[in-house]
Amino acid sequence: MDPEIDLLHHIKSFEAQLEDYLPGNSIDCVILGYESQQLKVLLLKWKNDGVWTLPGGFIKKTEHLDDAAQRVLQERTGLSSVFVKQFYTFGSSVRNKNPQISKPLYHLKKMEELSPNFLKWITNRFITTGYFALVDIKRIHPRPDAFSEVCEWKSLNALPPLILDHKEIITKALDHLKTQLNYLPIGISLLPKKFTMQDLRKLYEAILGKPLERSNFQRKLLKLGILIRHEKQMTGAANKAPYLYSFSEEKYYELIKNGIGFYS
Amino acid sequence: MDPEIDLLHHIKSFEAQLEDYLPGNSIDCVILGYESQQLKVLLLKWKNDGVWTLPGGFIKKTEHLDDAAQRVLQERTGLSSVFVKQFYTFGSSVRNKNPQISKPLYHLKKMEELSPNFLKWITNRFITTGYFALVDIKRIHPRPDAFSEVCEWKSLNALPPLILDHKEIITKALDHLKTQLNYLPIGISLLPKKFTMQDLRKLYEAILGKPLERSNFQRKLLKLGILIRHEKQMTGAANKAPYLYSFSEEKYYELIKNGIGFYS
DNA sequence: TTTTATTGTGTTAATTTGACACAAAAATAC
DNA sequence: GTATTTTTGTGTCAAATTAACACAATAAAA
Repeated sequence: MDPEIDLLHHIKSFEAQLEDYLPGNSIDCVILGYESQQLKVLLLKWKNDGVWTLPGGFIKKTEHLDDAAQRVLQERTGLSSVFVKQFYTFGSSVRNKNPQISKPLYHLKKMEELSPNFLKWITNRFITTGYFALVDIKRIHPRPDAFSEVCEWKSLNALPPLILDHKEIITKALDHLKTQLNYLPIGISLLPKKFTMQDLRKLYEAILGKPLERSNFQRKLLKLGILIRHEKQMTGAANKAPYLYSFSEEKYYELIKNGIGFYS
Repeated sequence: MDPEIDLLHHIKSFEAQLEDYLPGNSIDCVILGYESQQLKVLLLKWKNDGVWTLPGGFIKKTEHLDDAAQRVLQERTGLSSVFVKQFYTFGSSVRNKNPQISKPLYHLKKMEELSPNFLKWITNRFITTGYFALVDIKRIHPRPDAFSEVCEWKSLNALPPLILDHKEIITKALDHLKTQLNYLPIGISLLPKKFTMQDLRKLYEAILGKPLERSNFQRKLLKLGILIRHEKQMTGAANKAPYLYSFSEEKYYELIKNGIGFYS
């Protein structure tokens, strides 16, 4: 099908349901994953525009804010039981006036005569609540939504231009991640079930943005008593094979409840 | 003036301005102070009802969410330059359905025939964003708003019954206070300009909910290099007089930027 | 003058941290 | 098969931090 027609179809369909949604609130999800020793965020690219956005959505009148976030997450990643947490609400009265919106809206303006209600609705002031999710990148099959043509992981070190204040939203999510480090299920959410000590250390190094001494890190983590040691992993590399570890889930969650006395 | 008439007058006046406000968002302020070795929160008591609420308000269509919070704070306390921070957004779709609202609304229902728009507006679903403020209780002269007859400090250990989910909002604010302890200007905001080491320690004990060893606490704080020692305070008690201290503001803010490696 | 309560600082053992050492292991090169 | 390379798991040890208790100094009351 002609993608232009398809997009219009989706807009018309959404327009018909506008009554079901709160008119001034939205949610945006900062979905974080970890791959190739880098933190990554899941982004969407708008059709016809090349501008990137965070996966987001609107809130049904009978829906809890948290459920709207879960719904968006489920739609974009197919995952339903992952770690999601609200981190901040962005309440500037001129969020929608940011010059960066002009580009995608130029495109939407073509729809004006065909879908004036939608245009009016979407250009209103929105107060958006940010949620962040931590996911195992390997378990995800990202799917674009009706308004976007691409949905993929982008390294946090090389973000493309983002719509509106979405750059700020990501920055705030990362601040939150850092200050809440000791209270979040970082490792258990971002890594696959089994991993090496090096994987875990590199993850913390990526979040903290600084190197951690290998042998001391290992000792410290083992002492926390949340790791289960498994068979060795024969990597094929010319060196001693590392053990594989997994987390003891109960002990992990017990520990972060009161905060891991960890690095900062 | 008859308080009943007065209340009605205020409602009518607000009703005339409904167009200026966002219809689905509000803010609530958890204003915390410290007195008699106890953490306290500033609450309002609704006229004619005896039900307590957090100071809160609505958001003008051209107003930043943060500014709405500052406005409410200013109106209730007269203070304009205090520490305020957003901490969470409460997005349940049934917040307004909580049975505890019935009581004050029973009262408002008497206004139904006189102010149907106001009643309809206020009983809608609201997504409310919580802000917390840390203030020096001595500098405050609490003032009730038009809908309330009392505005006073209540000890967190003995809260009266609260409307809607306001108890939950306070609990969440305190959680936030605890986990963000190392990044917040606790002492400088909650204590008067000059204070004794015991004052400071008791404050931290109140927040952490556990005793801290006196001499070690003293040493640790002096070592941080953020305290300025002043003359001794002759308390009149039969014991050695303690020094008074104040904070070096620049050093204090510099320190919390990266987090005080403190207690938890 | 003695007593009482609290303060400021001292002491010391236990624990944690940071930096580096080194043998063991897995694969490759010869 | 043997030597080489690289990374792992654990060892060591000095420095820093923490936790617990000691004690003299001091302000006011008895």
